[in-house]
Amino acid sequence: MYTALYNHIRKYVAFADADAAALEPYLYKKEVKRKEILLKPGQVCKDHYFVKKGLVRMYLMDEKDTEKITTFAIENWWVTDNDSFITGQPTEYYMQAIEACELIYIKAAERDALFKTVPAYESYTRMIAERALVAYQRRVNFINMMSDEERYRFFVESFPGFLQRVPQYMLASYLGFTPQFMSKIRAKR
Amino acid sequence: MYTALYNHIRKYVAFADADAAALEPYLYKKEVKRKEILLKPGQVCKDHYFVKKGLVRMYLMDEKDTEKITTFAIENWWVTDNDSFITGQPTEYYMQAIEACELIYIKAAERDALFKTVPAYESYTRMIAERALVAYQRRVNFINMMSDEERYRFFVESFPGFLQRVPQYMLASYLGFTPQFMSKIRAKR
DNA sequence: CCGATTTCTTAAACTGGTTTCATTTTTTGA
DNA sequence: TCAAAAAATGAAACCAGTTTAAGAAATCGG
Repeated sequence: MYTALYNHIRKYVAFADADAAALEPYLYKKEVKRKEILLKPGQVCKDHYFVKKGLVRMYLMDEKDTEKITTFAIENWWVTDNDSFITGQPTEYYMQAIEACELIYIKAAERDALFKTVPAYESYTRMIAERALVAYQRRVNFINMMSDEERYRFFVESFPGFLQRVPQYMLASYLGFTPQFMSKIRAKR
Repeated sequence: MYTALYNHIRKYVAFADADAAALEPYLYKKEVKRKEILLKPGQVCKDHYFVKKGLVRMYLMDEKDTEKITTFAIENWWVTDNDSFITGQPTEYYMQAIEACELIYIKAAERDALFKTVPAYESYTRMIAERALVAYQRRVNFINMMSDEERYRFFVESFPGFLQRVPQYMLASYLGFTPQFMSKIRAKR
């Protein structure tokens, strides 16, 4: 049932069947439909989701009611509002399934007990956090070093399959510009 | 000698004197002068630095030889090129002391042994990584939601003391605009 | 399979921030 | 303490990306 997650964990740490058995009571499942909302502003983000199947996004609404997408999560990625999940403060984010999803998740309230019971899981969590940190660092680099147009072309070349899964206007939002500007760029070549 | 670090660790995890004794063989000290370079592109970032005293920045050079500052680290912050430190790939960053610094650091090569010897230190490292993640998330939020001018005013109001420690052009670089634009804004009010 | 909704495109006027170049002010270290 | 270097300012021309508004194309769900 949770083998997708166990396989992922085993890429990072030694994880015996006994560890899996100890972990299982802390794991939960959720299936969501296309467009279903998993979190909205004002709520506390109590779960950390592992995407077994599907595609999730997180976004903010700005003062002009425009969506600003900050995160996409596909298969084998973890997604949460780290801020709310860790501090317990209410979130400012929406989290929504773009495609129908199968999710595995753990609960914030049970995290300390889980780490105590399965230390290998804490090592894994540390490594996942560090890997997310590297991703954020690369992203700030990316924003600093490239113009909007360069970022678009780089993204499309680096992740060609991704464009098939999200509408263009969402990619525009994620990359930080308008759909109109994206059309302008695309018309060029 | 390392009490500043121990005090910081104790804000996050239970950390007995025995833990401190076990940790100490893995800790190193470094004193650097104002403007001294700690890391430059092409090198592998082998250390994770804790700023006991002073102020460090990380920056990139763009194709026009302009500095793009990505990180400032002050007292009680950890700083490293996470990407290079974790993957062992050569860095693209410069790391430089803005003020004379007293640093404490650990070595990438000894990290696994350290985590094994002092598990509480791994928990602490996880929490530090998660906290850095929250900082990055807030920063992407910040970039998404505010114009350059708004970001400047927000930053100056939120961290008034910081302006005394870094030249304005460095803050401009960190916030993603030119010194000229900063002068323009400042002249307004 | 078709009407409703969502997504994509085009175009013109506009603006926030850059570039270039020159000058002034401040800081530094010998 | 003073010359040299570093940092800050100013102004004008410019440009990358936005805004507004409208129509066309694609997709979805009943």
